[in-house]
Amino acid sequence: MGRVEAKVGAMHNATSPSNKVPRTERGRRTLAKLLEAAAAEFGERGYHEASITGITQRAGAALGSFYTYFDSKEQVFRALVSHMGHLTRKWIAERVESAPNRIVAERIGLEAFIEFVRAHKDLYRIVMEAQFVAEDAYRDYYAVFEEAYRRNLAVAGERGEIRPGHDEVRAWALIGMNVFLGLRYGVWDDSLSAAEVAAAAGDFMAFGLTPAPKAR
Amino acid sequence: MGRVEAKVGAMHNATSPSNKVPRTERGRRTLAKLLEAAAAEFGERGYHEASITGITQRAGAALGSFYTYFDSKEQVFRALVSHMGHLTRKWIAERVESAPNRIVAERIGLEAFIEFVRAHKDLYRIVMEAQFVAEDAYRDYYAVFEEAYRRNLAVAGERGEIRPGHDEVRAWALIGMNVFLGLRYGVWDDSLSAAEVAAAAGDFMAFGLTPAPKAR
Amino acid sequence: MGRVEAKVGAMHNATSPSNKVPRTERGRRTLAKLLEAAAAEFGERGYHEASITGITQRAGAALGSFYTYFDSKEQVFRALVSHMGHLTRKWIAERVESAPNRIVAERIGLEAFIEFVRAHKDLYRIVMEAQFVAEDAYRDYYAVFEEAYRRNLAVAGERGEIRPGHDEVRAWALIGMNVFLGLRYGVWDDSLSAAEVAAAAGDFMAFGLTPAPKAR
Amino acid sequence: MGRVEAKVGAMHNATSPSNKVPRTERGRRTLAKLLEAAAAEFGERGYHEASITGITQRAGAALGSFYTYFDSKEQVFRALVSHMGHLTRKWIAERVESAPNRIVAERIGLEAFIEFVRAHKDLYRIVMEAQFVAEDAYRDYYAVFEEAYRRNLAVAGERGEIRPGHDEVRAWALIGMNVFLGLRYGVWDDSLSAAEVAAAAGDFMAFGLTPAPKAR
DNA sequence: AATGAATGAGGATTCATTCAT
DNA sequence: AATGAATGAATCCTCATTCAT
Repeated sequence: MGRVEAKVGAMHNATSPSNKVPRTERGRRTLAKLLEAAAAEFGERGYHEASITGITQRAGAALGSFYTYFDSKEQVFRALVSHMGHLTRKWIAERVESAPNRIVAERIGLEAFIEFVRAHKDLYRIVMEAQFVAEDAYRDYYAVFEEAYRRNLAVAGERGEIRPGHDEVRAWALIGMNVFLGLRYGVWDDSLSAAEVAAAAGDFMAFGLTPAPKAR
Repeated sequence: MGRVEAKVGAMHNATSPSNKVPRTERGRRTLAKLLEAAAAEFGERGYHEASITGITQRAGAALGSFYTYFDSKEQVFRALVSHMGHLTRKWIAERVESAPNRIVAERIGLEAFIEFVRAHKDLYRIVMEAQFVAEDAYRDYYAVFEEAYRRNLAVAGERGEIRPGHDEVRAWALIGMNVFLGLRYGVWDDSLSAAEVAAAAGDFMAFGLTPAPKAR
Repeated sequence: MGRVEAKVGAMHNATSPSNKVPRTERGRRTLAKLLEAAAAEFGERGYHEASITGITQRAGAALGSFYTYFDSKEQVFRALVSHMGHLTRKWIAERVESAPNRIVAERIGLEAFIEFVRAHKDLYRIVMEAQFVAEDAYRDYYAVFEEAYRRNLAVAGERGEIRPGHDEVRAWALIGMNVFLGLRYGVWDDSLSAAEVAAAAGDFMAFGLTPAPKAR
Repeated sequence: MGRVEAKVGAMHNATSPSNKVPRTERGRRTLAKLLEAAAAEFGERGYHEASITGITQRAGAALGSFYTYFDSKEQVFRALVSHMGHLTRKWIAERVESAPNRIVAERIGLEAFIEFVRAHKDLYRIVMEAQFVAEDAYRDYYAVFEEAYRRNLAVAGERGEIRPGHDEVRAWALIGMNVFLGLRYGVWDDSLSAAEVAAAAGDFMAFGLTPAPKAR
């Protein structure tokens, strides 16, 4: 958790999705607290149950201070979604970069993703709920992933690392697998370790359902 | 559309998700109209934007009549989610039953699923939103699918139709693929035909990413 | 006061400026109470100080009941402005109809207007404030008066009862006189009787400022 | 426009309606900008729509600076109303002073007033709205006019320039005419020239509605 | 069964004003 | 003097649910 919090706190640096940029040190601290609090409130209670009061109380700020930095409830939510995209990709990229090839990378990526989701169950909820709160933000979120997957598959294809195929469809197939395995084994249930899930799914991603040719 | 509507209208027979069972013919008609209207309202506007007033107006009934048949807004929503599960499985089952083996069945099932989603975009939204409105109903929805997938995989495994593996994980991987391909190519965009998507994904499901061994 | 209240209560019959028409007797009573209360609240506190809570409390109704009959705060206000136009004209018309000619009619009309304003100080405020709350309603209000004045002047001119002149300008001159004498001697101060004011202003309206030719 | 702006800028000299008197040149400039901005903001948006933020942004000053010079939103507004009284009277007085007699003076005064209103539509709004924001300021505003009118009428009466009559009532009648003709032909619509309106209304002010005795 | 009026908790947002820097 | 962050009271409006008819 600590890691993400630190990142959320630093959010205004890179992405600056918040409305108003604070000019003083005090302002910077308030904004950070507010962002942190919003993430927690939305994550725990969901968009519609979440309240601005809840956010400012968590942040230890006055109600009005929220509107010093954000235009509306929806705007923070969108900012958070966008931020989660960066966090997720960063987390995964750091863990995948050493993979020798795409097939291994997919297994490691899935493992990393499940770990990420597990570490930030609440925050991850924000992304998923975006489909019903800020659909365009949700599409954007996955559009970036699609892009990355397609590029990775294309490169791997050129290298002969993977079987030729329809990269866009495969990209979405992989995304869907990741998301649902993340939901099932990351959010809902910890019974299997991320590595176990990734190993099992990795076999499927690598070889599909077709039985191995019988050894002679 | 007509097909689903007919099904929704007949919903109280099989599943009886409504609170009160109407005793008169007039009551039966009102309930049917209400169910139909609720599906449309939730599907088009989403749970939170939907209103009981909107439902009763669509149904041409009085506001109070809603509560003659349902306990609450959430209850109809849950009923609808459950109903969608039946519809979806029925639709797919009818199309898959003739498949010669599991691998083909998966491809056909995906194609059928995308077609289903495309034919009922609005209604399908209800299922997805359930994750944030009635999480247990959402879990139940997928638990049934998981069960079916596991059974199918187990049977196919015993028959040697498919490669051995972790059926639960594979079930969720397949579900995730279906859901996201359905979202991407069913709800968001029609650029590819269901058959095209199913063919592309079918190859992936069958053989995974590993390149075919070089022909000698 | 009683008179106007009765009229406000009966408002929905003639003008029906309220949003929703009640279908039951109870509804009719609630609407009437609400209208009455809104008139009092706006009249006493002014548009911006007035609150929906204040209105419903005066009416002995629940907050939400306001929105059963009106779309918004502004809408009731507009309805009230429009209603005041009808009331004012009716009041004056009843008193002026017996006047033998236009010049006398103007004097009697002014007297009646001052009496009207005096009897309904609070309500009259609503009309004046409309200039800043619902300017179009305010313009409409006076457009009707202008129309009436012009017609009256035109008819009187044809009959040779009055001096020829620019009827539109004279209409607005007369309106302005009425309004400010009504404000000064009706709303602000009762030191002069309506008849006294009307007599003094009547002489001015009849003869202007030019001294009478010296009797020889 | 330039003229009034200059006057507003110089406002603190004569009337000193602001709370704090600036001691430095920089302060004087800030105050002037703030006054200018407040006039524009109130004039364009009306008292309730106007915001302190709007004023300071127009002035290019910080929010807090407003309170360096004014006690409250209402206070600036009152200052502006009072200032408008001076401006209006000055404008008219300059144009009327050469009139040969009261009857001509009234016509010229009306023409000047309409021109004034036309030149400063926005600012004039401030005066009118004062009735609902600072009623006493509004009364004071017209009390000064009443005083001037009564004095003028009294003097003219002694000189035999005008018909004897009730000067207070006639004063308010004249004020009302001016205000409404100013609103109708100055603020709302420019279709007639100020001179045309003044000519038409001048005839009415001079001779009233009574037809001229038939020439023998 | 059906109707539709009544209820009131709930929540986002605005903005004048204060105050620390 | 100037700045701008912080404050929180105030209020409009929505809507699921209840209930009398």
